[in-house]
Amino acid sequence: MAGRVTIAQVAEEAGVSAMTVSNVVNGKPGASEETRRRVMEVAGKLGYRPNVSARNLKAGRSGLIGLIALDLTSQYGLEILRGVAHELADAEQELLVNASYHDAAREKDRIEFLSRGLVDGVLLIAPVLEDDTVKLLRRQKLPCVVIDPRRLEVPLPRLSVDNYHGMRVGTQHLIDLGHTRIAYLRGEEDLESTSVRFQGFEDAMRLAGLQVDPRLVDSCDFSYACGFRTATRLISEHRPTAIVAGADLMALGAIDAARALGLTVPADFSVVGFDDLPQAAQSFPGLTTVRQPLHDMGQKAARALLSLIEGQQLLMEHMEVATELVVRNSTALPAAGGAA
Amino acid sequence: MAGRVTIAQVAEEAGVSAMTVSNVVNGKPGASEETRRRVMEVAGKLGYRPNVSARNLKAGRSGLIGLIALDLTSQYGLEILRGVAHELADAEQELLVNASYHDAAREKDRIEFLSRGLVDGVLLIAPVLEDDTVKLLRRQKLPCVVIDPRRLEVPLPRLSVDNYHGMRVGTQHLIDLGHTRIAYLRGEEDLESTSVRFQGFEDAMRLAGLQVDPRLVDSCDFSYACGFRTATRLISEHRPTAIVAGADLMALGAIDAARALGLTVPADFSVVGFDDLPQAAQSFPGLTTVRQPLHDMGQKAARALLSLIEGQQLLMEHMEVATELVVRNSTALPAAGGAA
DNA sequence: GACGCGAGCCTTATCGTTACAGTTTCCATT
DNA sequence: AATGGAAACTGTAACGATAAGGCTCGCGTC
Repeated sequence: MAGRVTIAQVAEEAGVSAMTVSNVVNGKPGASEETRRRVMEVAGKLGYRPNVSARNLKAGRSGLIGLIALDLTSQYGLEILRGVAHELADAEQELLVNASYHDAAREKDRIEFLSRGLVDGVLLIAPVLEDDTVKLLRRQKLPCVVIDPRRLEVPLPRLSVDNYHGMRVGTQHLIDLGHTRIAYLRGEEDLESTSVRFQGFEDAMRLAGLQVDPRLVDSCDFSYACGFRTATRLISEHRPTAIVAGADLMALGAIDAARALGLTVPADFSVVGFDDLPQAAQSFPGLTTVRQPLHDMGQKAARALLSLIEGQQLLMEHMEVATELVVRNSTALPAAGGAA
Repeated sequence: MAGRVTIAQVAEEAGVSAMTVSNVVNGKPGASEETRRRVMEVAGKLGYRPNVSARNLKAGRSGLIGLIALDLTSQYGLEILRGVAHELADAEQELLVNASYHDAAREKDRIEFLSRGLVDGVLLIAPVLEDDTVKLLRRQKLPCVVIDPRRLEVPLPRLSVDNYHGMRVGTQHLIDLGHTRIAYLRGEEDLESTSVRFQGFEDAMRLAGLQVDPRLVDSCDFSYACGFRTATRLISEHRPTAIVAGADLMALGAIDAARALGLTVPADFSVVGFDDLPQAAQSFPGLTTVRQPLHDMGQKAARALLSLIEGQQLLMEHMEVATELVVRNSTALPAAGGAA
């Protein structure tokens, strides 16, 4: 603790009671101009800052929000974090960052710790969330909002993107260009979004009268490396003319995989991603992708959490935000004779 | 505040004093096995969690570390953050994340706020740090470590990378390949590291008997976009055969700039970066770059901060970590006839 | 001149936890 | 049986800030 100066010291030095100092510092009525001036002067001279722990103890609030992400590596989580931070800045709430490192026990541990009055609420990004953990959350009555949840038995306030339509539109874009042999890269299997996105892909294909070839579908962990590896296999074994990936990093991996196999993107091979991470715009060629408004989502989730903390009811337990197709240069008409 | 259950309630329910509950919960001696069992049982049943604010108030410590970054967008800061988080996990300290958004006033504000006993220490990543702010820091006696500082009048405990040798080695790599017309992209001008890196570049050139052409040197704000723009100008106006950038993002921009001008990297044009961000390995071609061990730096800085908080003296006020050249595929022998 | 009133300030109690200094219990010694 | 002493447990007083209520003036009013 840095601020050694207490309210009592200021009070003594200024020749008033601690209560008066408190009132002055907090701008409450009940002090003359003269006293006000003197107290402020002394407070300034001594470098007094009210102690946050003491204040929180009294107020029963910490002014802190806990954010728990799966890890601290993903641009995805970082973009959301930015949105959250942006919203919190005006609310005078601070942000406590935590990672579960994909470990359910650690996640529960973190929530347990945070709920000791350390935070006023938690924001979970694509968490593991075992039933046990959810129970703990409810029991502690800790305000909480989940972004992009796993499949939950017990409902929690949650925010997700319109994965279904997003992926339908993304797929349709390839269909409109004339692609028929389209491969699909699923994300992590226990996320709700992974199956919903795939559903969007399937429906788009079906409604266009196209077959989904199960050999052209595979799963990945959202990483560039796995995207590269899996796309390499899919392309060399089954020759699709395009691929849709459930996440940008996998899509970027797929682009480089195609390129490493001697294909030119988009002339010989088209790629569609999902997320619109900053890298998507900065890759070469620019990645055509379904945009998740991550920053916006962070803001929305934070706002919802703040109102929960204020004790308000949420209008909707499940919030959904819209996606948007961003067409760049990784998609084009299929090559005349099929891939390579 | 979520945890409604207090130590007094547990004490009453278990038929002991609050003190005993405290001792049991904290694993201190002075309680029989029998009492221990009973207290733990009651605590579990009621869902008791010790209140952190109260504990901190007593202890005069918050268990929180504040991290202040320039913004929340950079992979650079994120990598350091990861290292910090990694180190802090074992130290039972939580991480409070803040951004100054490149604004000196806001930075000072944040530090002022954090030093109200909210945090036990702060970690500053490439901060603005006006003299005023430094004074505030010292006055509050707030333990603090700075990573990659601006030029400081008053010394603060700081950690930086061996920018000088890193850049000398990176430049030497191009010289060894046979390049002589090498352009240089400086980073943000008020960072200490920007001039030190440039010094490394200059010395490497001079010692190899090469001229540094001032028309081949320009500055940027570390971004991909500015790297792209500036490299486009430098290449088209002055035809260097290679470029060294003071940061990876600028280097990636330079690669794409060269490519957009019809050059093949590395056959026609070589690029060397500085940082070794994750993107460097995932770009195509892989970026040859000078690696800063960011994760490591985060850990080291956190460790130093922790010992400052423990009241220990630092062995060195200025810590420096080594860099390492990572050769990938963005560098090669210069094309026979010079660029394009 | 007595009374009421309100501005200005102070005292007390409290938030939940824990350090410190007891007090009680009970067993081992002599 | 008396004594010593450790182990087990409790009461009190903080940590620093603040809400609620109380006291003390000085002024206006009748």
